[in-house]
Amino acid sequence: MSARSPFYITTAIPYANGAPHIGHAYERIAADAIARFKRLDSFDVLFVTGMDEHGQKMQRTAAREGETPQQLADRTAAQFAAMGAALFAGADDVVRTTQTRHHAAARELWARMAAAGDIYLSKYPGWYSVRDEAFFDENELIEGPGGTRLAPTGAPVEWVEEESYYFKLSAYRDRLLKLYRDSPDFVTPEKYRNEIVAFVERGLTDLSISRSTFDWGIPVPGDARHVMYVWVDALANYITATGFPDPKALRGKFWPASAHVIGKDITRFHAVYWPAFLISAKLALPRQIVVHGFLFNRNEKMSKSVGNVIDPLELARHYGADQLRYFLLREVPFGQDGAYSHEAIVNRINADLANDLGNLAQRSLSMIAANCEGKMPAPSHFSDADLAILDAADALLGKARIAMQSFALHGALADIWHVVGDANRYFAAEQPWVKRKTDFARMETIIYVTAEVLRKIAILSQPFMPIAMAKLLDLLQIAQEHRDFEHIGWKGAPGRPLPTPAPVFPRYVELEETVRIGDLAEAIIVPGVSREAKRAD
RNA sequence: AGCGGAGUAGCUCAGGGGUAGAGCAAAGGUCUCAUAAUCCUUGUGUCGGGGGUUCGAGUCCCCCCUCCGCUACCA
Repeated sequence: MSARSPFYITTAIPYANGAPHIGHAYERIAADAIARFKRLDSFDVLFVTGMDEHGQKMQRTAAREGETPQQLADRTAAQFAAMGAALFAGADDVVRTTQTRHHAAARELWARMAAAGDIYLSKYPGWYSVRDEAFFDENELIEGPGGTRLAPTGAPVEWVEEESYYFKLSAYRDRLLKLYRDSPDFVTPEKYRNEIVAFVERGLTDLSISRSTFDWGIPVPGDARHVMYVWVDALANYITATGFPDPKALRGKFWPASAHVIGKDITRFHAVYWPAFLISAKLALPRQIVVHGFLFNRNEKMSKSVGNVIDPLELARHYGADQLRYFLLREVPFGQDGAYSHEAIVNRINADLANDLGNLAQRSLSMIAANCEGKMPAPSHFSDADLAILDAADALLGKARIAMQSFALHGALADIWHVVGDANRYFAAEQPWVKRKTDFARMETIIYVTAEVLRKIAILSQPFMPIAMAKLLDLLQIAQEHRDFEHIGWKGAPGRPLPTPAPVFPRYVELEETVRIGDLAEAIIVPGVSREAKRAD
């Protein structure tokens, strides 16, 4: 028996400056689905997220809220933890940049880059506001009276040069280009790889990596006047999680990471700065930077009928966590931008989940309850139609692996749901409710085949909808140890007793009341799903 | 401006020389095992515009139009 291969996947680390939004939820769900898929596929998985809790904005926001930066960080970290729990996308570890272990890792990374001769002290020029005690970008400035430049706060700014440590990024142009050449999928999708290559080809300038105008950060080794600027600090959290720099850390085997899942806005930091830092520090490079797009709410009707539910927790509560996960992962081609709307979510819930999969399970399992004494029937002779649908289901694991290999989560779901459609056609064509009266053994075979297809579909869909698929597998009485991909070819034991089936995915029913109420809180608290569930009792 | 994507059925998109496709939405019908579900049937596409190569072009070449992305210190 060979040891299971390690697979280390991360999300980006959100800035602890504000509450989670749907973009955070999307990234967490996607990374969680990939992690779950790999885990079910016998990989030794480490799934890590984190919090970026340093920086001037943290200090400012905390001051405005009348709390310390650490209190603000704690508060925000709790919100993200709640989000992870609500989405069933909790990570194995959350690396917070204020943690001691992270300070140790970041300082060691810095020390190694310095030892490599890649860090030097120079001046960082910029527009500085004395009143705000802050630097501002050229494009952040506003025009004041007489054409003078002002900070966004209206404070006057002056051109000053701040002492700063620099990283010799300019020296890494060719090594980075070689990386992109040797590992063409280091940055994926290709669109973002091309942008990065073009960017690096234009040439790189050195990178300012410390600040001395604020102190909420990790002190620079050997120069406590400076704290690390965001780049080294935040990116280092990925190696912190593996126990770096302890050479005997149990998680050491997880570095280099298999995949850093990030939003398209921070591609450069992960695809350019991060590998350059690692090369400098003589550490192994992550296997892939996986870039996803943004989500936009393209439909104002959403707020009309449901309330303005853009808080991911409210979305999960309203539609169901699994339903939200399915929608986001199925509707948006992973890597591209996507749109979400109430109509689109309801459509996916009702068409794909309730009508196609949920109803297929309910109608077939109901026949077992009604006609087979609640026990899984045994098949007799398999017809060509039986074998065709079983083959289609058996082919899914291979297809899903291929899709997931290129992070086409939507593609994996599309493949699976194609078989869901086939299974519905199969069931309708074979008419087990007619065979019940004419050929009972044939009916038993049809139901057995359908249940087998459902089992395979449920196993493969677990990464995307963990709770609902667990329910379905419970209905099929598949033991926990038989739910991973290794056992997808395992045939459930005929004759096993099954519980009375209950719908796995209720239909989403629009409530007239929600539209009329107009009060957001009321609309969210009385969602259609719970009413539908009550009605089903 | 430079570089790079994209423009195909109402919507989202697939197809990269040989009689225009899928899913959803819409309309009609069937069945009754099932969650007012399933299943069957149905469509007008100037395939962004124009020109060219070819027996034949969403598919290759040229020009144009429109939209989008990237062109460094934003966490």
